[in-house]
Amino acid sequence: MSVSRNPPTRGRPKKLDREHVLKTALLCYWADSPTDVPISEICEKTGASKPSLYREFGSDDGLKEAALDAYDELVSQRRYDILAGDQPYDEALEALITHTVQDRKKADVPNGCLLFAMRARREEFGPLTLAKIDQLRENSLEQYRQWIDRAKSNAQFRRDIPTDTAALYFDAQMGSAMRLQKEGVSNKVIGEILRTAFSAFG
Amino acid sequence: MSVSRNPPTRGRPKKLDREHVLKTALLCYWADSPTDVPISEICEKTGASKPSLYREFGSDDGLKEAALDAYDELVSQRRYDILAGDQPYDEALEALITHTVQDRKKADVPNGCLLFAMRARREEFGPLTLAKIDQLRENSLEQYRQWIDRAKSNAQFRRDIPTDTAALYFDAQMGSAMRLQKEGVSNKVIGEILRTAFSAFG
DNA sequence: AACATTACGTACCTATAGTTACGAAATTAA
DNA sequence: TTAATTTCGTAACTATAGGTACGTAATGTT
Repeated sequence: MSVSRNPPTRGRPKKLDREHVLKTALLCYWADSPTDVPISEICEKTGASKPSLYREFGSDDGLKEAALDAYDELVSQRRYDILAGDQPYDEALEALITHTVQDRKKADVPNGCLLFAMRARREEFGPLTLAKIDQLRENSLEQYRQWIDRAKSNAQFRRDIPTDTAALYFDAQMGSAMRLQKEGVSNKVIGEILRTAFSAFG
Repeated sequence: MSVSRNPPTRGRPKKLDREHVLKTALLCYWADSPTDVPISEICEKTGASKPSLYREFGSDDGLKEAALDAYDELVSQRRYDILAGDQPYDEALEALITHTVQDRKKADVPNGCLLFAMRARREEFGPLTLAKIDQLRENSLEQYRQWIDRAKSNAQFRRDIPTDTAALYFDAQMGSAMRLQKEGVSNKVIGEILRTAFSAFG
């Protein structure tokens, strides 16, 4: 169960599996609520001791930061592929919606979005997590902006709408969709809502 | 400072000013975050003792429930007037947007919306507050539904969109607007976003 | 074999926040 | 004046959760 490491160093070999802890933490935060999962719960679920987690992540804040980062790596690649790809705007939009309202049970991941859930609770996090939240949020806005600008230059998107505003709009709609999903609204209805929202650009 | 009450009863006169406590609590929850304001803070700001608050509201949960109820009474009347009034759909929509993005500093109230903030933190409340959140949310959806249905019957709203979905859409857009406002986005941009979102129905 | 090094985990510490026990105070009724 | 009633508020209690001191275990190096 010890973690792979080369070259093997001296001292007692490390038992804590960082990736396993991160994945467990991220799933707890995601499925439940990021501010309602005590470190002790992560410890129980992974079999790690509290001091081990503190050695690895420094603090609760550090663990949340690392977990959010791991979440992003796990989840945002698909969105990036869609937004950075070279398919036409309409197709990308449809792919985005389809991806957003995909059945989470089939993919075996929780409903909602950890990043949006954390943004809604900004005040409750430490500086590291806060910085990570802001960074990922900015990444996401920037991806929308570049996508929109490319669509504009291909005459596939209305030029009378400022890119910044449109990016905020996309972000806000996706946030609403994730919240509705978490509240239990069906993906079918969420899809209709998203299509309605983006029809405003058509 | 004692509270008005007739007829005067026996026993030590009540000192605790329920309305003052509720207004203070509601403003703290609203301006800050509803889950980050300890009872002790409400006590300090109002000069009441903790046992007094517990006698009056039973528990933290009870206080939050009462504060949310007071918030709704304070805030939702205007929206109700707009939605239940008899002006045409377009005018009502415009009034709704204007009201939503009004300058909060002028009205001397915090940014954002307490009900949406609480909905985003559902898991963190007790049963009383939870029930109140759900009730007010349902009230709000019902107001949208009736408004939309009237607009439909007056041929001012597309009949091909289910009323339930449209109501969810209104609610979601207003939620986004309140969150953006809380995040510091200008009311001007928020107004543009709302107008864009609702242009989908035009 | 003895030492240096690194990681482990039990058992604590501390702060916070919700909650309450209980005796004192302020009023009306008898 | 005394009793009955109602509320007051100090000073606790309790549970939770973040965080750590410290002795032990497991490895490589000499």
